[in-house]
Amino acid sequence: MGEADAAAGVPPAQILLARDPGAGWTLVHLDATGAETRRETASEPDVAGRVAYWERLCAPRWVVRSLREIYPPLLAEGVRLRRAHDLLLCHAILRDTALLPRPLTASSAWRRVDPVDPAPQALFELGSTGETAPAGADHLLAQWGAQLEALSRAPDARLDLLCRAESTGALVAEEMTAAGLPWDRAAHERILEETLGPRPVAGGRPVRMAELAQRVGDLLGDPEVPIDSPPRLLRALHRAGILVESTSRWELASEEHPAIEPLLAYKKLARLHTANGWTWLREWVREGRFRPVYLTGGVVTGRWASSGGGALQIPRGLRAAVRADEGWVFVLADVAQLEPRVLAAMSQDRSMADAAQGADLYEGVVRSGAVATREEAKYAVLGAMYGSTTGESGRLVPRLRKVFPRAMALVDDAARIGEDGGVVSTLLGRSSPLPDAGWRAAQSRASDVDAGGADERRARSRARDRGRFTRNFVVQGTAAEWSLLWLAEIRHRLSSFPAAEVPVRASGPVFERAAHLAFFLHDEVIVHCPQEQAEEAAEAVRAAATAATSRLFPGFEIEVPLDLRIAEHAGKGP
DNA sequence: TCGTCATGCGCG
DNA sequence: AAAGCGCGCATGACGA
Repeated sequence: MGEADAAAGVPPAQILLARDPGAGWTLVHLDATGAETRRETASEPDVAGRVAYWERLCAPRWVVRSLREIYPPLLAEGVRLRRAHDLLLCHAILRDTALLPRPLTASSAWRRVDPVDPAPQALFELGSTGETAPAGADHLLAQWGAQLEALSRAPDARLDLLCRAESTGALVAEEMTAAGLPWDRAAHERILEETLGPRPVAGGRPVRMAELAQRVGDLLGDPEVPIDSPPRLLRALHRAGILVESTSRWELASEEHPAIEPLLAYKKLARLHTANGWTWLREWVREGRFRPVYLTGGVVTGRWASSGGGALQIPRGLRAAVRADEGWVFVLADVAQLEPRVLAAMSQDRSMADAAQGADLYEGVVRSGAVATREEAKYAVLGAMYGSTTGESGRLVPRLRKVFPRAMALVDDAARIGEDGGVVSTLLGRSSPLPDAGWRAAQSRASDVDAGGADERRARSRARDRGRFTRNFVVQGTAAEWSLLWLAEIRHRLSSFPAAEVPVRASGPVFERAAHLAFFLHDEVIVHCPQEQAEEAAEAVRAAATAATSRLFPGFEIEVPLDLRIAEHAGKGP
């Protein structure tokens, strides 16, 4: 086979790529209607080459079982896919969606199991993703057919958009893992030494921590204070007359004792040392890159989770260690108050959308007259989305009902449905899971004739818990959809950027030599690009946000402003 | 000594 | 013990 392929007929619109039960691979060519036009096989060493060939020729939609399984080895061979459909991710969406009266039939073979071993996968080796593995092209074809059939019954294009966005997100995720986040080991070590003191030899306690532990011991009159064990520390605090109920920071902060200040300082340093200290650096940073594994669809709401190195919890104070390559810069962008803006738009609440005009939604809420100060606006809005009923926040929420009735009705309805054991959905149709057996058991126990007050209280409490979950699900999940669209639009725009004149690392992936996405965290992105492309990349990120907004909320005016800057590192200062 | 659970804290 | 959502991870406690 070769160039004659192109002449042999119409290029395939889609190619289903399946690992055979034996050793090889099958490429099933499909036309735009989904009909099979041709089938070819490829041996393990040839498959990347065949994929690259067809990708170059006609950029088909690659239909695969799981991009997390097949894309990393392709990227390692320098093969980048433009479009794909991830059957595993879309199975979960189409199986659970409440937008279809008759959703996709669930199949245990397509149930996704969380990875147990985040170790890098060997080339095309199965198993390390921890997922069950239905074999063969025909099995995949049957599932693809079922998913297309389900999509064809959808009342509108939203589910199709969601499946496309989810799949493109999976492409982005693997590309970002392959590229990695540029990480300056020396800068990280400087931060550690400035805060903790010199790197301790033989795994001892860093000097600054040791000094603080000593001071805490002296001030408590307990030189051997077990500072690292919360239960024992709690008893030690009690012996010293500090009658707290836990050792958490918030409770300690309200105490007057002189030992509190060094204790809190110790906890801060201990956190840095254990979570992102020298051990972390050695384990997670290789060749100037931190490579998080993104688990797309890893959260029920559609947010991404991550595995390894606490990728989504990099402390703000450490972001100065995120440094662009020589001659390159970052475009750093995050959305200001994404979730309330999404709520305003999805509920078509014109008054809330008006309050969202400008860079600060909370100031807009103050202007609306609902509350007096920005701080109150923040508590009220967060309380509305999270379901506060008590305290300052709970007190302020009712004021929003008067000013933003549609937005509040949307979240209040979602909460009520959740309390009743029902299912809620995001704007594009990702639906919440049904209550589990324990929840249902608690509810039915409470309605028994001989149910006690404790049973009823427990059932009410669990019902309200679930109400807060579904209340937040619709907002968090739709915000995640906005972010997926944003990512996809950024990727699309960056794909036409020229490669840099001088490769960053000759051995690196192809796309890493051009402007590329390097990090994503719910509502923020980092693009890594040659310095001379920075303005253009920034414009791409802005234009992508505008495009995401109009695709998700067609016909509804809502501002989704970005905080965007171009810098050589991701830290706050210069 | 192993696996599981609870705690506490980092991120949005 | 943060009020109110979603996560991951290191640690110590505890039961087997």
